[in-house]
Amino acid sequence: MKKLSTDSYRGVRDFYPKDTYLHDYMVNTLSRVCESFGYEPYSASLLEPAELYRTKTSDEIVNEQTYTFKDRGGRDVTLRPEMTPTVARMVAAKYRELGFPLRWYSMPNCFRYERAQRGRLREFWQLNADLFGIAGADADVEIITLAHHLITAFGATEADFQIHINDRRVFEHIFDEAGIDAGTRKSVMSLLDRRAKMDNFEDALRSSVGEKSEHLLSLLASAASNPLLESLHARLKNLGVTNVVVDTSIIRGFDYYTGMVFEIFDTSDENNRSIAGGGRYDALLELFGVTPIPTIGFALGDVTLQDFLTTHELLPEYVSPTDIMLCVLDEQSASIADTIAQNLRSQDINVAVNYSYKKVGDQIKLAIKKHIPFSACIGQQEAESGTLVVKHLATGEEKTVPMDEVADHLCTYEV
RNA sequence: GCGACUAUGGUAUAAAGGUUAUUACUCCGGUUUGUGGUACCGGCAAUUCGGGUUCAAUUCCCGGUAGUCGCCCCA
Repeated sequence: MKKLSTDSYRGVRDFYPKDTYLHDYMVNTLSRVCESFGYEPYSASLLEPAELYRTKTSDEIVNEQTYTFKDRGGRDVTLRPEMTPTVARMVAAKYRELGFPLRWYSMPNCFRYERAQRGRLREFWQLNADLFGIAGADADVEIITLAHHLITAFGATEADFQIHINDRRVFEHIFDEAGIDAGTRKSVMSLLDRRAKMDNFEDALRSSVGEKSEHLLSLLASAASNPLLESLHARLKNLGVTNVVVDTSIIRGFDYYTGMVFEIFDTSDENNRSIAGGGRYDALLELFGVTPIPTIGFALGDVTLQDFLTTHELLPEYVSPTDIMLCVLDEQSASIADTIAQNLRSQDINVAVNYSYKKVGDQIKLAIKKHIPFSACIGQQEAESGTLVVKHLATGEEKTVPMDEVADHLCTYEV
């Protein structure tokens, strides 16, 4: 018989208990901070009609970088590659009854069909937080402050990451002044987006806009002192968000951004990459035929976040959800152990009963290996005495306690 | 889609064109019939797949596959 491979599908991960623990830790921390800013959780299906992405996303992304297939009814279905179109669809569908401003967050898994590499897999989870209905700079300040708090909530300091801000309206003003016509603006934006990676940027710019390129370059050089960005910078500073830099190379790939854009980078040398990004997209909901709703949001991926936290040694040690392992010593004691376990569970103690009947030492080793904090043996002695010897495995402390006081005893330890 | 590098037990590794492929961890059993990670003994378990060169390939060559990293792209 042919053996099945134990490998997971390319580019996706198996979450063993320790992986799940870290994932839950990240999700729970992010959720807590979002809710502290008044954001409500929402969710949606992984499946979306493919046309949702055809309208707003480039052809390459839909055709080559999504999982798209036909269902049995011949409909084109896509595994969501991002959450923004979904949340825009949901808000547009009920915008009259939702009540603005609206603050929503979610931690969906998304799929992209592309080559895996560091920080990038085919399935990832990403926090999406969006604020709908506030057009002004107040929302820009809030969303960046939220992003900042999300990262410091893990124990990171401002030296560990840096927030790069920019504003697309700055470029619109510059294009007006330099006399760049609407048709070439998109290609100039695309050049600006790749500027840091290009070694012939000025030549490419010249071939795109002609003799206007000198004027354009000098205007771009002074873009960092724009009042829009200076004001935002100052307001963030007042809120204690001081690791912000104006960076006019931050463009972000999508056409739909209409104002402030930002990206957060890990400052360490080993992991010098983007961990979150977002910006203002005021026109997106118009696609659904509803009145324009000013919106600002950002996303933060679990893969890059975990790389960041690993790099800065900010991930916690694994803790088992099980509080105590009952080590059954012989088959005659199993039913007694079951009764004790039921009694403890009714008092909110998580109990695993070890029915292996191995030597006590082996059973205790197993409890330690599984990071279970307490153990107790169940055998003839316990059946006769009505007491348990509860052992705290981290310290080796043992205490003999009556069976109905075991739960209270466990509570005397800080877990 | 393009490129570079890598591929040895479950994990991590060593070595070599030629008898039984190293070591550690894990796992199973024992020294030890009711309490710990140490110690000692024993056991299970591997050269990614296909082709080529060669008397002989796991080792050299080519290809496939997979992984890692980078490019492209980035929601």
